[in-house]
Amino acid sequence: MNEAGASRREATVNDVAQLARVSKATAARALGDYGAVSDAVRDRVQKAADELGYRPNALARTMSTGRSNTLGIIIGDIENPYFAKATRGAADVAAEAGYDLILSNSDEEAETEAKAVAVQLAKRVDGLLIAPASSLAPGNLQPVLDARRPLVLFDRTVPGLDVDAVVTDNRSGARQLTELLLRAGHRRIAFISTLTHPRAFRADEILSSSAVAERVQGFTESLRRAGVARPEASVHLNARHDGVDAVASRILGGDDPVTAIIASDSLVALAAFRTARRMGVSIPERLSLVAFDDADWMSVTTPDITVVEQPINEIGAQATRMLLRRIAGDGRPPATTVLPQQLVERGSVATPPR
Amino acid sequence: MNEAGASRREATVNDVAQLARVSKATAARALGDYGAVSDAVRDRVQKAADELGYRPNALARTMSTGRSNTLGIIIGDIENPYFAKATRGAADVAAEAGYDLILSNSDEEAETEAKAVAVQLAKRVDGLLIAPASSLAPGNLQPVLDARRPLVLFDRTVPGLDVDAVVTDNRSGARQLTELLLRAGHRRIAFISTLTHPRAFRADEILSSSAVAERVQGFTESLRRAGVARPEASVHLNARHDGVDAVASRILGGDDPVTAIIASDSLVALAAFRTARRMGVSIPERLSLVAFDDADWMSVTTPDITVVEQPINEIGAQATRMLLRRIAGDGRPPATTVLPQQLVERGSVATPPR
DNA sequence: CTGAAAGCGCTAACAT
DNA sequence: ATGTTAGCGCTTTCAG
Repeated sequence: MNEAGASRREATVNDVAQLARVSKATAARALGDYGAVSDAVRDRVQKAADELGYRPNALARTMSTGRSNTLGIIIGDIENPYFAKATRGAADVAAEAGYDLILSNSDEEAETEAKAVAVQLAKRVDGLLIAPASSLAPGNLQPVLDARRPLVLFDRTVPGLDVDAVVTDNRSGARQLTELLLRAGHRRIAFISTLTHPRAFRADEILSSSAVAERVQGFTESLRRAGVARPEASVHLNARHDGVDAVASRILGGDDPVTAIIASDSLVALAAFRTARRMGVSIPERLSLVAFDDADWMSVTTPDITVVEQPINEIGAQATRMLLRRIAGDGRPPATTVLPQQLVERGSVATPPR
Repeated sequence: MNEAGASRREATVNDVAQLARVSKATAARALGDYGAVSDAVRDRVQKAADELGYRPNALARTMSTGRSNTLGIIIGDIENPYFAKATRGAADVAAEAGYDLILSNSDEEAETEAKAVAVQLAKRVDGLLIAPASSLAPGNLQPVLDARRPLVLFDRTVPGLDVDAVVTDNRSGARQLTELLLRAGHRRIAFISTLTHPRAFRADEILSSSAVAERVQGFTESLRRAGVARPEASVHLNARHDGVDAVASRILGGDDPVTAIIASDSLVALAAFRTARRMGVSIPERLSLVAFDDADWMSVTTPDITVVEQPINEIGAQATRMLLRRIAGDGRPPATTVLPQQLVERGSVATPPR
């Protein structure tokens, strides 16, 4: 490991070959651990490589083999604990298999996502893991298919796009949450999501996130079955743009406040919790609050928060395993894996105020 | 954008050139937007590219230019909100400048980190952002220097390694926290960190994280100045291995329990908070709890938690800006940027129980 | 403004 | 087991 002096240029296979007095091919075989090389030569080459401080050029290798050993992952925002967990699950499986991850944040914007897709394809990732910014815009993902690169979606599906996906049973989760509230006696229940939507939600409208769409379906279904009129009016979207605080204050204030809130993710739950506290609306006495996703902090608040949890790490891990299988040539028809959501009852639900 | 039929192979500059009836060089100039090309030809090439569904091969470009437009980032764990925020800050600055990020988790293990470094160098990243797993092992980072790739450290420095770094004033933060507790009347204060350490902490011992080391210094200094004997006995390391819960229960139980805890990060704070609650130790009446880093949830607990906050996004952003400058050829001597830590007083500190 | 040709560092046939 | 020779897709001289 001598790092021969101040050589300006990185040592190449050729340099090593010359020092070891073998051909470039032989040196490459020894270094890359493929083909057949005699032990004597292997040692000699290794020694030369150490002396020169040889570091392989993975790009050159990719150029000739066509495989980059790199996966792309495009998510909404790495600061969102959901994506952080899924990304970690993916990174672990990838690393285990000798792959790296190129990370891009889409900010849930179709345009940003499209750019990220283009860049990742240009970098010749072997496959792509995407939580699609919109379930309605297969166009964004089409380049991946055109490039014939394996693609696995997670968290959301894109109906009409025939690719693998790993999601959880959002409809069931929504039902579990809604029915729990219904059983406790609630009728005025609000569902809050940050999903961008051009107007107030109307019945049976198509949403740009399949995950939120299913949650809304489970929610409205359960309400309807319980005889609640116009359940769609209880669906509050656009909270990213409008501000979760603003939305929450609005529905908690006024003359006919809701008695329960279902937060579509842990970030919404946090904001709602904060707003309720700020307004002096006590949980669970005056407001029952439940959420999707079990964030760490939800077990230390007063009260702690009832949720449906999903195996987020596993979502990323399974999606990656699937992707790796596709890269390896698995030609089975695309499939959607649906993981369960499970209710975790804690202290944030009570009978509504008279 | 015709994506000509079922062509097995991705279209190359050559294909585009032929279709446009120009030379490869000209097509490349038009596509890559460099050199000089007549408008007529440019259009013709663009049209041909669209027709063939041409997607540039960034690797080939890197092979000839030597620049990959990719940065590597190696952190402890993307699930840790601290690293998630710093990574986001880095990703935004990088994206703005047309760079991508290859992400690796070191799990704070030197060996994992060393592998990640090797892989990233092999992928010819243009520069590296690293939160070093150990401030004591410059060897892990030496290959980066040998390869003459710009390197910027963040969160921790590596004394003796002459490179740029972006950190915060941990010593000051520690003092602020400690003195706040001292002023409130506490004398039995514990500092808890998950930092791996081979044995119980002894005075003036060298720690493997410069960040934790500075916090410990600020902490013990303040204690000593206040006349507290053997402040080093109040430093509890290794909590990752031993379990924060176990450490916390131990120091909160027994016949001489501590009256205050300083958590070295938000994860430790969460575990300590949970443990205190489980043991029925009320905050702040029987235990004052303060922490480094202002996590979102810290403002919704009861009580909310007093912390010193650091501009985490900005740490990542500044480190990346610095790295980009180095890549651009800035030759000034390496510098360490120190960002401030600021006290945010909330409700988790009170006078100790008599 | 355009073209021809060399070369980035590696791997993959094909010989020997 | 080892060497020779072509590429991989792009950029970059150097000519014209």
